Amino acid sequence: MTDDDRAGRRAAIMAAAAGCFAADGFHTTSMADIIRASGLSAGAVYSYFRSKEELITAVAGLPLANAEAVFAALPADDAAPSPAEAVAALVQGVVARAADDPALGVDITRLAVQVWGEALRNPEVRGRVSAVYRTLRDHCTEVARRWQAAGNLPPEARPDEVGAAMLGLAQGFLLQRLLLDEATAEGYIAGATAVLAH
Amino acid sequence: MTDDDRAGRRAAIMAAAAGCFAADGFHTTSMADIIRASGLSAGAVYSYFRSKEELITAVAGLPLANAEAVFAALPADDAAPSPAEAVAALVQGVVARAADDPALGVDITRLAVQVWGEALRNPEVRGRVSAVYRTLRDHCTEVARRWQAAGNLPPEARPDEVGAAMLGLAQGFLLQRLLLDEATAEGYIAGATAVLAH
DNA sequence: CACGCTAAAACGAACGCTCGTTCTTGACAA
DNA sequence: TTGTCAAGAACGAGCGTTCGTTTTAGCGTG
Repeated sequence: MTDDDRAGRRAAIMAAAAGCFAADGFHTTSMADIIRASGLSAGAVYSYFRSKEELITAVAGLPLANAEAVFAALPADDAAPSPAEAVAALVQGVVARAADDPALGVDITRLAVQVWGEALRNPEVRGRVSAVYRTLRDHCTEVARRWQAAGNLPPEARPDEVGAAMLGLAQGFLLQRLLLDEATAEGYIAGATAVLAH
Repeated sequence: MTDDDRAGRRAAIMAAAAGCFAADGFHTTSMADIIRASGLSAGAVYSYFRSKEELITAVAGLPLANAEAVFAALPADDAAPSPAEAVAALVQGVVARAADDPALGVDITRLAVQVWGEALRNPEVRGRVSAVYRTLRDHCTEVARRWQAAGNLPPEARPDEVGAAMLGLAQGFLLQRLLLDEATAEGYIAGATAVLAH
């Protein structure tokens, strides 16, 4: 079995687990659920992941990596989007990733919410979440900084604080889309834009 | 035993459970944990709550009721606070409730995050969460409506959409305070205000 | 006041079941 | 034949829950 084969199988197990975790949370899905979803046997799964906790940690990384990709695309090259445009891009990024990722077959935003809860009790997950979220905020901060440099933000405003608010708007949309059925990207973007427009 | 005694004991069990749930999530705290924390016996706890699920449902209501109280105080009488002032009040409300409630001894915002995760898998919790969050958003919408009526918001802006963004800002702060240690209320309020100021 | 009775409340050992994990077995490829 | 990997039965631990027993509190009676 080649390394690629092994990596592919590992990814398939993670995808199966991600589906279970997104539907039922980390601690109510049983290993039997994951084993069934993966189509493999217990022994096979346990030869790729030493324990359920290792699987949780690995799967928890998926929405974090995804978010990092969306946010990293924000301050593209030397463009200077407005905060409103940036938040719009983030919200659309959330929606795009929420449509079940074909490589994963999961609404990864549901997984993100489970990761938030897990971060409150699992120090390893907590550490990775705060590291990633700090960089997400920094990407937003960079947008605010450029916007300020272009003279569109009062000089006394602090870009890092504006960045935190932008991140908050994106996180709030992720949540509202999942918990308030009628929350739409367009409406939220319009509201955020009205609120961000000067 | 009077009805008040029974209600008090029930509340004490809920407080003990809330502490466990806030620290470890709903599904990794065992009934044994809750029983130990309550200082009662298994039989006593089960005479107040038929099952663990009933206890989860009851405790999940605590942060919802709390949030409703904070948001209901927003559009006080016929005052017309700006969206920025309203968000500042919400953020301060989050912080105030986060300091361990003396009647409960719990950071109720941690519980809120667990409730978000539970809402994704438990239809009863989900229903109550979306009902409550709709009213929270409506309170924000009312603030936006009054602000618009006072001529401070462009006439083409839709108050409900602005309300959703305000709610999102509050939710984002709740999350960042828990997951990004250095998130402060003052900084977030300043950022949100810069973003909301016209 | 003392006593014994009763109902309510709490107790906690015990139960059946499901969990996460291991390990023996067998099948297949080289 | 030998080495590799998946299969899935089996295991002990720990789960949520029950239920027979003990404790407590209050009342009526002598």
